[in-house]
Amino acid sequence: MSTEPPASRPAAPPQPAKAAAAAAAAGKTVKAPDAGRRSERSRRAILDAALALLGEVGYNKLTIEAIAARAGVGKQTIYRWWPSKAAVLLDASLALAGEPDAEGGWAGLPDTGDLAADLKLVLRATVDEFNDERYEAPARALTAAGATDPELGARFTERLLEPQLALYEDRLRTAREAGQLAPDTDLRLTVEMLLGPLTYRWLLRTAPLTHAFTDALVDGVLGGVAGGTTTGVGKVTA
Amino acid sequence: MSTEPPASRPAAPPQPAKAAAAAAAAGKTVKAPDAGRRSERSRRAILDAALALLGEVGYNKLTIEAIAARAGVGKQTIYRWWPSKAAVLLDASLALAGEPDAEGGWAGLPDTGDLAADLKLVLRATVDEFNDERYEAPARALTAAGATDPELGARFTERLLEPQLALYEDRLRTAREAGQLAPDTDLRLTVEMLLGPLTYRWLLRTAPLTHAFTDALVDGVLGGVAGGTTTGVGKVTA
DNA sequence: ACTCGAAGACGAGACGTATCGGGTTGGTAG
DNA sequence: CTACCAACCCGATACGTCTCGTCTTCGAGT
Repeated sequence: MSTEPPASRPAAPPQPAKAAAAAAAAGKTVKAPDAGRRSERSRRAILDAALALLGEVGYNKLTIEAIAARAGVGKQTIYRWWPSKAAVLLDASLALAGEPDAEGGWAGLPDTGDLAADLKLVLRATVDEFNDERYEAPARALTAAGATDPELGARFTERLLEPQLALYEDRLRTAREAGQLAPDTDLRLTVEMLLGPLTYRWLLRTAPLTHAFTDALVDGVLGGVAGGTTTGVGKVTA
Repeated sequence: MSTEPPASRPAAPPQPAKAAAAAAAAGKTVKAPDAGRRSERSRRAILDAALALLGEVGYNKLTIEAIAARAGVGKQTIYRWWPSKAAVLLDASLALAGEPDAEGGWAGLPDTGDLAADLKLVLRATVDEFNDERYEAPARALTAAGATDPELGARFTERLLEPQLALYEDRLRTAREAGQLAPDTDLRLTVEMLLGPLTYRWLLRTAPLTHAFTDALVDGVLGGVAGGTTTGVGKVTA
């Protein structure tokens, strides 16, 4: 992995991409590629090839060389712009999510005034997306990679996850202001109560993801599962 | 990362069920290692070395060769008994979880009669475990590997996860029978409502895992977040 | 004897880097 | 306006390294 620099350069030893931090620490400026000259065609070809190959061979067997070959680009063109296989997939997924795709470019969650119905609708759509082969492979790969690579995970969360969560929070805030949620409701917690179990079941495959599941989940989150003797918080619904 | 059996047919890899099936399909009889003669010392050494190295270099850079070297065994001794790096870690984690470890061998969740308090106690302990470096690396690695490799994920779920979930279900069943939960409560769903958000936040690092978080989570799950003008008992709206 | 274990040789394949020719761009001199 | 040139990205490929998973050899335990 760490190749020794041949030191053929008198004053400027070649810097590996990963050694950007080291080079910076050494006072050297890392030679950044000129994004203005970047080939959009190559970029798209790489992203498309990555997604296609991911679906064909799976994340583990996906190689940079295969992506380059499929995309008809040189390896260096990938290494120049992305630090890792996972980073390529992150951009590919961003392209997927960003594309206008039927139900794609969501500007916000539906708001009919009926919070439960709106949430069920959206979660049903999310389930369908999770069950869609087209999205499953990249989503699993990125989630798994992000779980073990904190830096990648941070970017994944920031660029893909948080925007989604924000939409939920917005809708929940509206509901809270309308008195449909307790005034002191923790919006972030509530969002995670909705998406957590969904993601849990999807990722760990403890049970199939169905609409019935998400419907029951919404009911459970909004209404709680406590029975007769309301234990602590007296927030019950009828 | 090697998750799929190499399609090379010459010398079939020994014992695992899938390899046996593949060999059977190819008309070959698999020479299964004699488990009776297996060296327990080597097995433990391999498991210990795997865990140690995982903590040192991380899952991605963990190699079979390094494990063998650290354990003082030959590579073949690993390949003979495990099909993949992840499988070794799964066994290592099972050894960890199975070991009597202070608070370890849980026979069941505490039952003081106060469901909320019991759950908070257990989830706090779970949070502490998630935040423990000793468990974090293997847990993340296995979860991530299981997410992309269905077969490994199935074994991971079956042997590590489900036993845990069963404990929660038992405790919730007791509560349901005591009338502390609605009679028609979906126990599995409830368990996932508790562990889903916890796992979600841990895996995706959307926010730090704290005791306050799990306390609020328990309250939210039991009481629900719906506010407003509701009367009557906590019953899920249909 | 028979098999497991330790050690390592081995070829395959992927990694990440370096470099070359080709093509495009942008600046400058005539 | 044209001609030239330097800089740069890009496709392609050679290169050395690393890890993989198998195979082979040799000893040791039963």
